[in-house]
Amino acid sequence: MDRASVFNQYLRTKGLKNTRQRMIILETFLASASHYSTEELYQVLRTDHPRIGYATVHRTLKLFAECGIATELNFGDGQARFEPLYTDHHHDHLVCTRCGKIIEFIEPRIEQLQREVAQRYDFTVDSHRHELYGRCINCSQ
Amino acid sequence: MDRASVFNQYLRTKGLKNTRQRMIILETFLASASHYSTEELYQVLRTDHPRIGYATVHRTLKLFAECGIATELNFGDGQARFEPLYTDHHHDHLVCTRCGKIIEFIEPRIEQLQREVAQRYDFTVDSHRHELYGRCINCSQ
DNA sequence: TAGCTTTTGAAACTCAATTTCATTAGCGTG
DNA sequence: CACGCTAATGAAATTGAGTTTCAAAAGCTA
Ligand SMILES: [Mn+2]
Ligand SMILES: [Mn+2]
Ligand SMILES: [Zn+2]
Ligand SMILES: [Zn+2]
Repeated sequence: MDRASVFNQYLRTKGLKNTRQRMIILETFLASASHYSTEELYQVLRTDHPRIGYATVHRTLKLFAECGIATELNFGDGQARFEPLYTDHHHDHLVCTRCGKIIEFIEPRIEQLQREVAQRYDFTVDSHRHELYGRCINCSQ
Repeated sequence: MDRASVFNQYLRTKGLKNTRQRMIILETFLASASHYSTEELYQVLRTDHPRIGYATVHRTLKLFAECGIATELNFGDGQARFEPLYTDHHHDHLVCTRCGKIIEFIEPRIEQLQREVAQRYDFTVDSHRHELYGRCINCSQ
């Protein structure tokens, strides 16, 4: 089931409505570069849909995270960011603090060690955050 | 050299002043439970030192981070938190999303794999964030 | 102590996030 | 296809952590 279907399913089961704005935001979000903040997605939408309000974009992104088709990220720049979620392709991030570039990485051995650490403290993990901050190859001269 | 000395040294070399407020905040910060937010530390201080302002607490915590005797943490609850930094004892965190308990962990194998990942992308790491969110043993029933 | 510089604390301001509320739009029913 | 209920929308207002401002106070050096 693709992400659009998951979202529509979620709306139906929650008694929420399938609106024109939500469909446009969903489409644009899935088509856009990832790791967009609410403000950035709002600006992209404004070009073709200037009547869609900021509050609606914000509320809809929250809905995406709620129904599991997006993840909310926070790279410490004071703005939440969102990316489409691929449940079968979990990844973490390298964040360049100079140019803002975001590199995604997958390292199953780290994921495995995380599980070991959690067990060590009888801790039940729901989610995790793992980010490396520094300079990308272009920004380290 | 202990943390108080590092801080005093830092003040001197930067031409900053050794004030009564800064000394009280330092002492209280080092003696307190770790992972306090600015607001929490401010409240603790208010008991014995009601004249010290919030802005001063905030500015002083920033100074601690600047001179390397504290780290600023962010666990996604919208409030920055600070902890005394032990340069020779880096650790990461398990955060219970129910009771707020924070468990510290050290896993050198994860630190090593992080370095490998960074190399893979020619990325120069300055810092990292690694937190596992979920339920502590008391909160998983 | 004088003279200069930094600090302090209350209040104002910033800015992303969130809420409010009057109006508009879905959607199930007849 | 109306009708009527409920949820959604969007502009504006509010929140709250963080930051800045500024006049008065305090630290430092000579
Ligand atoms: Mn990503
Ligand atoms: Mn810690
Ligand atoms: Zn870069
Ligand atoms: Zn707990």
